[in-house]
Amino acid sequence: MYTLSEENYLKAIYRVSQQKDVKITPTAIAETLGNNPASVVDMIRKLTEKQLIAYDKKAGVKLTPQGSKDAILIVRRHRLWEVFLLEKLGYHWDEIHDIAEELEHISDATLADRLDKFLGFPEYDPHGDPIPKANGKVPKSFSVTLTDLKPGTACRVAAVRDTSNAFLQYLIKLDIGIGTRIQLIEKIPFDNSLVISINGKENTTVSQKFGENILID
Amino acid sequence: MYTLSEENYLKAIYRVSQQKDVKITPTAIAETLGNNPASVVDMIRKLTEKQLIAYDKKAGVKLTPQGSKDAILIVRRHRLWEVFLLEKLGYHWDEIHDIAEELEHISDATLADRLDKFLGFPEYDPHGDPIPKANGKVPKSFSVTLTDLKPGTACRVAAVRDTSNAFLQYLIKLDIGIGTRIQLIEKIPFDNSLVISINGKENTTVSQKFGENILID
DNA sequence: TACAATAATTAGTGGCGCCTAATTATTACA
DNA sequence: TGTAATAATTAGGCGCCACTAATTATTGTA
Repeated sequence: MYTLSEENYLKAIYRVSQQKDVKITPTAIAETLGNNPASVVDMIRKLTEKQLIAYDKKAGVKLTPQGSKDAILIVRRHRLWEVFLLEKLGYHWDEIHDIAEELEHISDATLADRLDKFLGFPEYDPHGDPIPKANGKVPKSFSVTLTDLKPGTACRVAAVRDTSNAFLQYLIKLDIGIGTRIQLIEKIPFDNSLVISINGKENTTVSQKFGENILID
Repeated sequence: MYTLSEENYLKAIYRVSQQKDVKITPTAIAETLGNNPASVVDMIRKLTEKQLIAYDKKAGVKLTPQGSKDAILIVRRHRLWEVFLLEKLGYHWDEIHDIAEELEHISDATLADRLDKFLGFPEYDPHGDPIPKANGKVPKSFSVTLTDLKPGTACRVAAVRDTSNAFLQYLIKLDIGIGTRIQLIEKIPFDNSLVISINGKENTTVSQKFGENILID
């Protein structure tokens, strides 16, 4: 099917296009993949030839229907493997991403669907990201963050935006996971810090950046 | 750790060294991997520099202790994934090899051991090949073939030597799997064909080549 | 032993996917 | 609008791992 690199580009473009409603530039892709814009330009040419993306200097990079379909399949595989690693092999939250990054490239025609069935057709991965269905449909993803909450109200953690180890390990330390209940006690006007109560326990203060990375239900 | 190619060479050298007690030449490795002897010579240099193999023109290629350890780990991963694919995802005998060929290269430090535990520490893979233990010990492998059997005696299929799809699909057709009971009725002197009874059913004739690829208990 | 067949090796090449450095295009702002 | 900063692109190169073709070593056998 595709080379490892091609798949990583497709996925990166898909992810960037999901996150924000902005134009996808070579530089943005390079930053996501941690490589050089010059390399990205090469790959843009290659993927354009293969009709997986369209590139217009004004509009930026866009996935074609085929590219979108293929990118979604890669994301599907990634997220299914994450569920497998956590639920079946007992890995922790912060350990699964990198392994899934390798597993997602295994391209057998029926593997994803078999894995999906084996796992009981999960809708969300361990970070709360929606797992695309076999038909390409993607369950709704969460977009409201902790910073959007009104002081005094409560919510349930539905997903995390940042999936870096640094963030996930901080969450483990704070005893926050998907499903954890959080009440916003107050916002500190000075720097938008948030005073929260986790699962009804004593108050904790977290930064605005932290709050923006917690997606709620 | 290693590149994909390096791992494939290590595994190929290990497999050749297990099969026969002959000198491992560049040509033999090239045949196993289906590539060119000239490419093999390049890789022999590379793996020698990394101290994973030693190459002597007289003695052929030998794995060093480190190379052997690493090769065994790759084989361990391959065979564990085969068990997973068959038992958990419902694949058939003849479908799992190629997928395991990809899965075996995923190199997380604890993945193989977690998978091993999840599968209940199996000793043999679906083809009857021994699965190396976490400590590098390899359960005994089978070496007696159907052609070694005396006419009139019976045996149990313990493993298969050839794992090609052609052979495995033939076995499925004949309703032979690991554990199947076979009785040798007679050997045809002309071409060493074997007349056998599978699971006590009516007699079937198979070739010498066939018999050499059935390992028995 | 000599010679033909086979094996091993070297030399040179090409694709892939990355890089740096240099150049060109675009954008933002004084 | 002109210019400085930033982004995009081109040019050239590199490592990896294949390949083919040519050459050298090693065999087996007459």
